[in-house]
Amino acid sequence: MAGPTFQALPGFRDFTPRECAVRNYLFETWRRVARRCGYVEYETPILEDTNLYLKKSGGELSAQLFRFEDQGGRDVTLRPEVTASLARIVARHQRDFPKPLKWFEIGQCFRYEKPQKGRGREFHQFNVDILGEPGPAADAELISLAIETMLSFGFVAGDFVVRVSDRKAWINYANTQGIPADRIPEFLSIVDKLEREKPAALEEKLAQFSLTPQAVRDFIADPANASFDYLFIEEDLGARGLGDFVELDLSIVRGLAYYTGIVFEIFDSGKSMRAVAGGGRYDTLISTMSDGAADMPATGFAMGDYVIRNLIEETPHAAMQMEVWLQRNAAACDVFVVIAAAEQRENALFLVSSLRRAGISADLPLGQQKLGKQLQQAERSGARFALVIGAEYPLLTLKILASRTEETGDASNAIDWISDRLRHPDGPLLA
RNA sequence: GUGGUCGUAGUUCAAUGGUAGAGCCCCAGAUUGUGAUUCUGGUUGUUGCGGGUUCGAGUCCCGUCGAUCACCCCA
Repeated sequence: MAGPTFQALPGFRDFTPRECAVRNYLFETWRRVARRCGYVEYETPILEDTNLYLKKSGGELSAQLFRFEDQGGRDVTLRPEVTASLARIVARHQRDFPKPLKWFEIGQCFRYEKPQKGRGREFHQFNVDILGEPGPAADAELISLAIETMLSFGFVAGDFVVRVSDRKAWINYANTQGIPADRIPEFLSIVDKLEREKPAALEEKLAQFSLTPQAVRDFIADPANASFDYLFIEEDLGARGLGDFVELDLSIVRGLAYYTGIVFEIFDSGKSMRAVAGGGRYDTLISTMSDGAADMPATGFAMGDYVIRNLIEETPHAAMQMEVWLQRNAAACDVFVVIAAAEQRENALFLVSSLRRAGISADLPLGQQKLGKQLQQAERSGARFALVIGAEYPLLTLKILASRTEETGDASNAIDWISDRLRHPDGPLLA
């Protein structure tokens, strides 16, 4: 090939069949768990009016937007998140639904950041929200879904932990320390960076509020500072049998200004990676985004595909579970038809067509190949069965590829026969 | 945006400054109706790109692009 060779843009990925199957594993697990817990799926556009994001956050975030002018002169942005779109759609349509809303979306988002481990410029996110319910029962319900999701990926106690905090506890603390209300966001932002800031700078910043790093750390370390909502959640999740997965961690504040209450993050137990998921309560965002047209309390979280995948691959039992799923779900077909005698090709075509129409995934070789090659092709396709059609037609041989055994049957009832065999696992063999 | 490390075949990697190689993968055959193993043969490179030093650069120097890791940030 002459000229430059093309590759995916920095931070973007090609999904080969294997990569795509892994992605589908994540998506299907997310979707299954959400539905199981009573959430419904919605979807919003991938491209939005840039103002939607500037209004919500503003500031430096605009530097990380995939932003451009479309051919109609509109200032548009590839979505960096879905919460803003959710706020819009909810503000507009919320009267059509009984409360609370339990909604989820699986979608691709874009952020112009430097790619590194656990982060690309494009990623998929599982977004789950409960809207219209102000009490901590909603937060507990949401956190339980986050935990159930982890369990569905095969993680067990000891693999991960949900660290829960409450901004209300911090706001109370700020009040008792005499911090003026309009400076609380600034204060929370300092708390958020407590362990990342240089000691000298940290001390200086806290001094503005007549506080010391030690005083703040003491507050974090004291379980007595847990809020009422946190205690409620702890009890609620305990009753669900999920108490072991949650712990109080007041050091979690999260960077975003719009969180108003409970906030939480999921970490791998070794805390060797960035957060697997994070979220919290944002009771004023819907109102802000809709200029007061709709005012709904809300709580939600998001889980990205990068970190959860890394964690699955580094956790043997979770990785094993994914491999099993991939073997069952990523095969090119279930039945590979092998043509042992070239003159049987027409019968084979009819057979393949019938199988397919009956809902059975079937494939066949396109050229004339030797038997050995065809069987090899069958094996590589990942199919469970190779159906051999040869001179004995209408007698067919069904080879169970994994066990290298076989059985015979008649072409006239091939559909029923094979459907039946597909329904049952390859148990003890008759062969 | 800042910094560290690294760029050689599809891939994993070799090549004291002196003629660019191997394994794997892929394709075909040995095997005329059975998947393995083995054997044989075959395809592929402006050594990321551009300069510089040198008689001579994959190798040394500078730039650039890309990958990766960390910082920043993390909606």
